[in-house]
Amino acid sequence: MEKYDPASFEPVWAQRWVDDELYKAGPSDDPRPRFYALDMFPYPSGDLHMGHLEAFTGGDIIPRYWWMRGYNVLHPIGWDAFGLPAENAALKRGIHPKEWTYANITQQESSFKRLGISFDWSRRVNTCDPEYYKWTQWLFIKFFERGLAYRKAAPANWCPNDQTVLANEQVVNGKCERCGAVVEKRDLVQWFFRITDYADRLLDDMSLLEGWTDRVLTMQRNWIGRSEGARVTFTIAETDQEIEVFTTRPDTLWGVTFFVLAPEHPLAAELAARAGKQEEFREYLARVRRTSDIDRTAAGRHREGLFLDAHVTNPVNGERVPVLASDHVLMEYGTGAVMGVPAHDQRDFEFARQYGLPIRIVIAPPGKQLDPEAMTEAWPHDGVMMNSGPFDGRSSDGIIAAVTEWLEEQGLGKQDVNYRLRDWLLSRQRYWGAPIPIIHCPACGEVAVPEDQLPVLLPDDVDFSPQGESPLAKHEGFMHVSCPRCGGDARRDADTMDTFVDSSWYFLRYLSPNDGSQAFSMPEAAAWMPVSQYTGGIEHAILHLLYSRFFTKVLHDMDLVPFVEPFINLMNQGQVIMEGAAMSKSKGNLVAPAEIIDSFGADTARATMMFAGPFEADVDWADVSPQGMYRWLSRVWRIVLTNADRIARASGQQGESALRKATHRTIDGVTHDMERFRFNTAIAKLMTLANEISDADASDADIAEAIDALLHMLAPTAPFITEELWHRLGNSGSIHMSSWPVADPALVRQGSVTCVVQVNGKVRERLDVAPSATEDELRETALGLARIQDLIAGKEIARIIVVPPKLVNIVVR
RNA sequence: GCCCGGAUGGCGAAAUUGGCGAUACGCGGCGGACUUAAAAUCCGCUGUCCCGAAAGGGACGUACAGGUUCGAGUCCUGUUCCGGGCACCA
Repeated sequence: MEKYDPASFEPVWAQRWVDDELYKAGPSDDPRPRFYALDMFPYPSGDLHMGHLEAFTGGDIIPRYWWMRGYNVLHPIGWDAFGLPAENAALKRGIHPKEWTYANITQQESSFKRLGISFDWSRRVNTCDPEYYKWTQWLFIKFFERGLAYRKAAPANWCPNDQTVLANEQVVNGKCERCGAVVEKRDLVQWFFRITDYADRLLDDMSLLEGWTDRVLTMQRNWIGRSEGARVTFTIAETDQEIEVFTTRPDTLWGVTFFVLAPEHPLAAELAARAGKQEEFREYLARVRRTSDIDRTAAGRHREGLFLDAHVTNPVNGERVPVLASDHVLMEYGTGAVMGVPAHDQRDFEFARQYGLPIRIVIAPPGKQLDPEAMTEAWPHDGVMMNSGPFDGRSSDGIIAAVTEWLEEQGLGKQDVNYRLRDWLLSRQRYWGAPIPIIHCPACGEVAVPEDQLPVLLPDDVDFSPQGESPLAKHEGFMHVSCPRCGGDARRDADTMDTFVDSSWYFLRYLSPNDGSQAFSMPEAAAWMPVSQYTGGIEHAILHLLYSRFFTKVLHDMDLVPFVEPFINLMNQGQVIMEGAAMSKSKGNLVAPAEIIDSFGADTARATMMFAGPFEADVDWADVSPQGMYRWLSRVWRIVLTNADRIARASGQQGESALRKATHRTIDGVTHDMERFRFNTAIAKLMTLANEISDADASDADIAEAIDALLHMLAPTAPFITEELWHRLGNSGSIHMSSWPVADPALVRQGSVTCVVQVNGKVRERLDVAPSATEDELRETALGLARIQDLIAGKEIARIIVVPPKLVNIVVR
């Protein structure tokens, strides 16, 4: 018999599928039900790596399964092709980022084809193509027109290594998530998207995300960081200026003994000046600003405060308390001002001790007396309120709402909500991105580039070596433009967009990728969206997924899409680990998918990854065995070909042989596994079926049925060997467009008709019973068994539990 | 500190809603068959302890300690450890 030699047929099928456009989605008005399978599109940083193999194989099995279930499947691919690595790589090699990017895209494309991923190649998009980023720019303008894109001066996260600003989401522990450099603060005028306007909806609509894991939902919830409380108005005693604070503990308002402003708060400088402390304040502020965010937010660090020689009046009791500036108060959160309640907030407690500020107890712990002098930590819990005017003597448990209501009645404050989420900083001082389509006119201000002048093309001839400002700024031909509104001399915006803007809507572009007249077709979007199943890495749990959700909501508000969430079902593959670290080129622990393909073929590479463990779990490369999988696929090859003659002469369908029961039980189980993405157990069940086929003493027809089912169920995971064998068995067409097998429920049930008989919970006997056996029958049969009679002899039967048809448990004393 | 996950053989991992002997399937290991030999392939064994020459039987066993239940890997309480998110966010 011919040996299993994947190299001899895999490339042939790969090419054939592409030539035949086998996986081209049908039109959206096709009568079949639709299934939109989406993979997070790759960044073309080089060839595909192990992580891609894992992610895209899982992401391929799903659409292949639904094709076989008779669906009209859309499974597109594209490239997230703008971004910094292209510039860095280009600088290193002295070639243009465009050249590097497209070369990598070509490489990845051919690797995808070699792996047999079932993409609809006719829909591919590259975010760096002008045909694509024209519409990214168009969307920016729509956001701008709605007031959702705006420019402001703000202390921005600056990566000194990459020479650009970063969004909050791209700063991890004070470091650049890309290169690891410690991020600095720089005051810059930057473009922002007003994502904070959508904070509540991003939170509330999480209830629609049925197919997301708790893990990702929690991460998003934490990131948005909603907290409820009250906004209360204090007054600067010396100047009568009003100043608001946000607090989650309005019940402790009577315990305020000091007041803190962020050093960057304009009022801080003002009060310092008033007190004649300009010089001291300037030095203080300079020192604070030099401190990196990591240091400034490190828990337990020394806080640096400065008395401003002013006081505020506490609205609830008229008391005057001192005002300080301190670097632990953040300008960007709440109002940039905080009331100090040292008795009931640990941070305030530590600060008060540090600066000798008084402590006043307003909530007494039950059955305990607090002594402000002797306290070693704050009491943040409930107790009995005291020194609290109208609330004296009441339990603080659940009192916050009542206090807030009282504040509102008195006109002193109101209920308020704050978020940790900040607006999305989207401008980047780098070259390889979509230019921001805004023209700065001395007379008209910020003017959007008119739609008919889009795209604003990214020029090729730019010196993009990082110099701390946008490379485009030095390109006079690009920068110089006349104002679309007044015709006067104006300048283009020199920044490019964060690449997460590009990826926040690509799933819509796939639906009408070649439409030159609009970003996406509304009817196509209405038909295909939301995405049926989204597959990708958990590293995007916040960034990409939050941004895409935000974009979708904005598009919904613009009446461009009828849905509010883009991805209802999300599947996150695990990472591929080697020697304790994620495989990566920089760590030098790389095993390239190509190595496995060369040695064992694409099917082995795919199936190995899927069998290694649950799709969501990390895979340690040390634990996987391509050899083992290759051995099994070879076994399938032999089983099928040695039975080819029997299959050819098989006719008729008969009875209830053991093999038929096994076949149908497997169909039932694997179908179930497919729907739950349990690819590892699906393969295990197919292995079991293969074992049963080779052990079976069955009729030709039963063998034929079992092998047919095996090949079909293996097809999504190992598309090449199944296609090859299917054709060798004399079939025409593609197995991948044939039908998924259907289990006969009667045969499935036949599989498990063993009834166990327990005595005191321990299995003592087993019975073969009819699936329809009744409780009474089972009890009688069980009690009649000799062994059971021995075991219960002389004992009192306390109870008999019968679960037909599976179990009888006799409880004796 | 707060919030989410998780812990099962030598290893990766299985076990619808509590209900078949826990550890399927594979890897690794051991033994055997075939072969001049090797590779490949095929067959058998492979949680711990105890009784038995064997067939077979018994006890224990899903991180730890309890609990609920006729019955717990699965539910509840507490603890330990591991992974992840947030963290001076007022």
